[in-house]
Amino acid sequence: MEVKLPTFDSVFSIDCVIFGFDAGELKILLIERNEEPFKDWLALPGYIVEQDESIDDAAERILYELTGLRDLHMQQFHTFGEVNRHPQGRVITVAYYALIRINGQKEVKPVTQYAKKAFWHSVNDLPKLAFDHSEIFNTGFNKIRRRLNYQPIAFELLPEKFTLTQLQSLYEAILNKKLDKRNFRKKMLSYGFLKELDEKQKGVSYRAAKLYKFDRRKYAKIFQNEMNLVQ
Amino acid sequence: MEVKLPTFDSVFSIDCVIFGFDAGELKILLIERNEEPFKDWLALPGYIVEQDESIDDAAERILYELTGLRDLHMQQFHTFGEVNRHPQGRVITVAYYALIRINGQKEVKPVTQYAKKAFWHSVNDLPKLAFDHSEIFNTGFNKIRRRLNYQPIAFELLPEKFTLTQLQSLYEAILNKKLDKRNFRKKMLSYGFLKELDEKQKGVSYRAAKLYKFDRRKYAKIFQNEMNLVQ
DNA sequence: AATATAGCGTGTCTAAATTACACCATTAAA
DNA sequence: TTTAATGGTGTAATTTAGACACGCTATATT
Repeated sequence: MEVKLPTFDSVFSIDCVIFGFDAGELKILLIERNEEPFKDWLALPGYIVEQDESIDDAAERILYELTGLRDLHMQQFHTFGEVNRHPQGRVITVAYYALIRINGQKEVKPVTQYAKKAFWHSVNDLPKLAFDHSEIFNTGFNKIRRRLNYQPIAFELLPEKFTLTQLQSLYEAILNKKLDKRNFRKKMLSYGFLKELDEKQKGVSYRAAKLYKFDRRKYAKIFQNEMNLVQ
Repeated sequence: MEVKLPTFDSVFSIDCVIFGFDAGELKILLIERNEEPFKDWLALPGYIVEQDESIDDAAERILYELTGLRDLHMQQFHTFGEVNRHPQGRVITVAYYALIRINGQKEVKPVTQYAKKAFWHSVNDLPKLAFDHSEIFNTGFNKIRRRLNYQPIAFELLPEKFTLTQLQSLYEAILNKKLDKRNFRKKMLSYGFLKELDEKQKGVSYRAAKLYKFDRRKYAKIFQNEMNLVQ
């Protein structure tokens, strides 16, 4: 028997595509829904915008309530406004993305009852998601793939100190292709915004690699006139 | 005395930044408002989304009602959702842009009473616009400036047949800088998507230039794998 | 102590792309 | 026929991108 759900008028919602990088794999944050419609389905963390909050504020709040994550730097990337994207009524959703470091210790866990749980899932074998969330995810993934070329977003996914090999395997995960080690290093170092530290990797059973830091200040200086326009 | 306006709950709206190119100048389409708030102010063409239309459909309809223009290829570029961006209540607006040829003959003219008139205005000395429309315009202008580098959007602004000098001066208008003539031509022609016609410019009092066409089919072939990613 | 293992770190050559730069040719109008 | 305005063209120098392979070093194992 089909459940009859109430309907509602226009509402805005937010959906979040949160990328993390762990064990050489690119992941996104999903929730298991605890409400109709799509109860028990997997979905992007998302909910309804309140009357008295900006959409940027709403994105922060909603992500916190559904996953316990706070203070991410989220950016909107597209608004989805098909008439029938939500079965109960008109819902236009603004999609945001963020990239964060997954810390082994920090658990993701819903703060409200709206989600049963929150967890990381590899981007590679995603199941079908609730609503049009699969489409939202794809759009977001393409956005960051493109943005990787002209914005320093990769560093948000890595620990503060990282090796060049880690950086490269992250690029490979996002772009989904192999890169040449020597050329990759040459290029990254040539930008001049990586700071070589006096420290090395620890706890590996092979020659330890040098650690680097992303130097935000240098980056800003170098890329003030960033746009690589014609001529 | 201040007019007391009614308030309303959440609504979605659309605002359009429509670029045109005429007489060597980049222009956008503005309306003069005929309703409170901001009656008599200049604004971007924009209005409220209906319950039963997608936002893409709404953008088309609204632009038509306010300017008489139809069948443009509009693309959303950002959603503005500050709480107080509209004095009467919560309005979240999805901003769209389009680029079109301004045909001397084709007049722009509102179809509804919501706008007193519609007209083209140079992007260079825009007055302050209603609501946060100045900000919306700036965001949109930056978007197309960036998009010019990797999408063939310039050709939407030119007549079907154009000279290389016209193309160059359009680039210069959007990027707001001078380009080198020989290098510009070399580069544009090297892409291979410009079709040289057997025709020349007419009605000029100097040596007539060759006319070219943008060949959409060739472009599509060449730029299937367009992204210029790392390596 | 010797050896195996796994990933670290490095340089050169070639091809392609980008930039800087100046003058003669053509047309219409005066 | 002269003038005014824009059209159209090439080369050299520099920079950037891409292909490509091996010895080094830290640890673990025996």
